[in-house]
This record gives sequence, structure tokens and C-alpha cells, in this order.
Amino acid sequence: MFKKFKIPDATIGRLSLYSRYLKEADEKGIDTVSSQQIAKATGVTPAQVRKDLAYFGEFGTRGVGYNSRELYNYIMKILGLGRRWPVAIVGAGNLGRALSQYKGFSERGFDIACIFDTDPSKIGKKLAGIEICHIDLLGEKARIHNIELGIIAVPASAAQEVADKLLEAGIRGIINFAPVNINITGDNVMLRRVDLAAQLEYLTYYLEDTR
Amino acid sequence: MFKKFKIPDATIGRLSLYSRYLKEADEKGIDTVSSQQIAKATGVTPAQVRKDLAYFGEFGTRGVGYNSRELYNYIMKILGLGRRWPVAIVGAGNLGRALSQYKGFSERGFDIACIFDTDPSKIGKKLAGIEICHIDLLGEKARIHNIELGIIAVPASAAQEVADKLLEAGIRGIINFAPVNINITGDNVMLRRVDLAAQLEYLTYYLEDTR
DNA sequence: AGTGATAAGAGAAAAAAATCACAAAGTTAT
DNA sequence: ATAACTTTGTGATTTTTTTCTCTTATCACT
Repeated sequence: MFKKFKIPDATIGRLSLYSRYLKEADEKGIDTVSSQQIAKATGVTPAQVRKDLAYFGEFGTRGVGYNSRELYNYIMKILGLGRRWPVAIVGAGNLGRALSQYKGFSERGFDIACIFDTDPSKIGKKLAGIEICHIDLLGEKARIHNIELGIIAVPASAAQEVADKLLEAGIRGIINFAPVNINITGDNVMLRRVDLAAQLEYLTYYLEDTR
Repeated sequence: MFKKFKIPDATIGRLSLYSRYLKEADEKGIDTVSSQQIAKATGVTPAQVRKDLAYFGEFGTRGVGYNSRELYNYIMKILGLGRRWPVAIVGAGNLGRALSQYKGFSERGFDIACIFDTDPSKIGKKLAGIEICHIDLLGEKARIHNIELGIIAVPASAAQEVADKLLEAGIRGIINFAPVNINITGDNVMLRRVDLAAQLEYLTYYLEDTR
């Protein structure tokens, strides 16, 4: 269908934002939107919106714009959100627990199926209906729940080890919240690092000597 | 000193990662590292490491490499981490509470000074020693604690309003965790959006039809 | 001192991404 | 029907970022 050629990483992120605006527009009863409107709402340029969409096809009508609901559906399909995805979280610390309860995931089609940890005092407990299991059960649970996505929310020192276990369990997409680089051997596995502290550091870099 | 010309955004993120490796190396007693070693540990190319550093000066010795501790200190200074930064979190929901307790911030010099919310049932309570205050106290608390950084951890529908209040309180750097674009008027304020669900969507985009 | 090995720094080249500018296609009003 | 207007889609251009290549500096060994 698509995805034959290389798409800028940033495009994917913007599509996500466009889709949220489109959903809102559709719910408000606005059934046609222009690239200009999308651009304004999402903080990019109209040309950028059109270019992003052009990677995947022609969704608009010249002189008119885009149908909100239709374009929303297209984008969701492009992003692979035509279905729900079960997710495993490894690490039942503050971050892991918060992520497991974060409403924003569910809204976008992600269901936290299970949380894993090694701490005996945590195992067996439930968090908003989600079971905390021992990491040794990862493979089994992944199979049962058909989990293909994993979130690493453990300290940096344990991140690589956890990643290896996720791969072993057949997980194909990993978000790493530990502030460390992870090496994955083997193709067709996607890895993304999200460094929360580094986000603040972008700010301090610019703020440092602005005053 | 530096920051006279435009630096790639990605460079800042990589510097953060380099610095973590350098700290580790220094603590292990490795006092000289090469761009090659940094590159291997952080998953980039050696040329990239050197180019990133070259934006800010000459920190290495040809034929030798870089002094771990020295380079670490330089990078921390560049990132504005030569001191600690008090941070305000707005939103005492799951995400806000988790972020307020997240160890990773403190390790990098960020102190959560106060959490703000509007829900009367939350106000007055403490979370790991951090007070939850009414949003109306934002200006006052920001002044007292010298807060220049703010984190938005409220639903998308409230994000813009919160951002306006942060600006009014004199906050100069904002991380927005709500999945919506925020408009800020006025210069010399930095804004970054971090969309957690979108991170998973990068994965599903690629995974969608890989199998 | 001389030689070989190592590694930073920097200019040039290449690649990637964003922006521009305009033709094509549609709508509305006359 | 035609004209004026709107808005998409796209090739060309520009800008930004990464990679390559080569020069220069330092160290270790003889």
C-alpha cells in the first residue's frame, strides 16, 4: 500500500498531531478542513502539511480541502492505529506505574496488558486492574496477550538486560525511557529512546544565558 | 561564550547522552575517551560526536582523545546544568504525580519545587515532600522559589490555559505533555512538546506491515 | 630523532528535510 | 459559460544536518 520509501521521522510525529486535530474538528461538526487550518492548529506550515500527506497519497480536493473524518481515518490507518495494541511495561517504579495508568495511551489504542518487575514485594499486586508479574513470565504473557510493544521503565543499569528479554519474548517495538543507549541485534525491531530529563535540558540550554 | 549560531536540535539531545556516558566513564576511572568510544556507547558515528562538540569549541587532544571528566563538565555547562533548576509541574494527575517523583530529574539537576492543580481534594496534600498548591498560587510560588521551568501535565483541553498562566508567572521554559499544540506569544520563552502516545505510534507505524 | 599508529578538527560533499512557487482542479458568483 | 477565487499536489530550490576525507597533532616505541 505505502511505506515503500523513506519517510522523515518528524512526519510521523506530525501526522499524530494532525490526527488529533482532525478528530476534534470532526467532533465539532467541521467536515472540511484546509491544509492552512490544520497547519494553524498544529503549529506548522500549510506546505508542510501537504508534503507530509503527499508521502501517502492524495487525500484532498483542490479548491476545497480535506474531509476531516476521512483524513482522520486515513492517518490512523497509516500510523497503524486501525486496531488496538497490547503493550508490556517493564519496571513498576514511579514511571512504570504512571505510564500504566496514563489515559493518553488508551485513547490512542494502546492497552497496557501487563507490568513486569523483579521486586517480590510488587509482584502479584494490581494497578488499576493491571497485574504486576515477574519478568520471567514475560515470554508467556507476551504470547498469551499477543504483545508486540514494550516499554522500558527501569534504571539505566538494567535497561540493556530488559531489552534483551523483550526481544527474546518476541517484542518488535520498544520505547526506552532509561537514559542510556541500548543495542539491539537483529533486524525488524524498532527502538526509540525517550529521555525525559533531556527534554528539560533542551530548555536549560536555551535559557542558560538568555536573560 | 558560545550559542552565537544555530545548533541542531538533535545535537543538544546527543550532548545529553554523551554526558551520561562520560560521567559513567569517569566514575569507572577511565580518564581518556575517544570520539569512537563515545560514539559506540551512544549509538552514533564518531564524526557526529566530533561535529557536535565542534559547535562549542575544541575539547580534545589530537592523537589522544578527550578527558572524560573535563568533557563532562564542559557539556554540563553547555547544557546549562552548571546549577540546579527548580521546576513547577501543573497537573497532579497520574502523569504529574509520577513526574514529580521521577528520580531521573533530580539526578540531572532538576528539583520539583511545587505541583499545581485546581482540584480542591488534591490541594494541600504532599507528594514525596512536594506540596500540591492551587494554580492561583503559581505566580507567588514561582517568585519565591525562583522557578523558570514548567511542566504541563494536564488534559489537552486545559493545556493552552495553563501555558498562559505559566507565562504570566514568568516561566521561561515549558515542557508540554498534553497532545496538543500550544501557542505562545512573546519571545524568549522556549516550548517543547512531548507526546508519549506518539512515541508508541512511531513504533506501530513501522510495525504495521512488517510481519 | 625518527617512524608508525592513533585520533581530533575542519572543509567539502552528500543526504535529508523544509520551503517555495506555481500549475491543475475545484467552487461560487455573475 | 465565464471569471474570480480557493486550495491541493508537486517539482524546484533552499536550508539544514550528516557523513566523508584529509590535514594536523600527539603519543609510544625504537
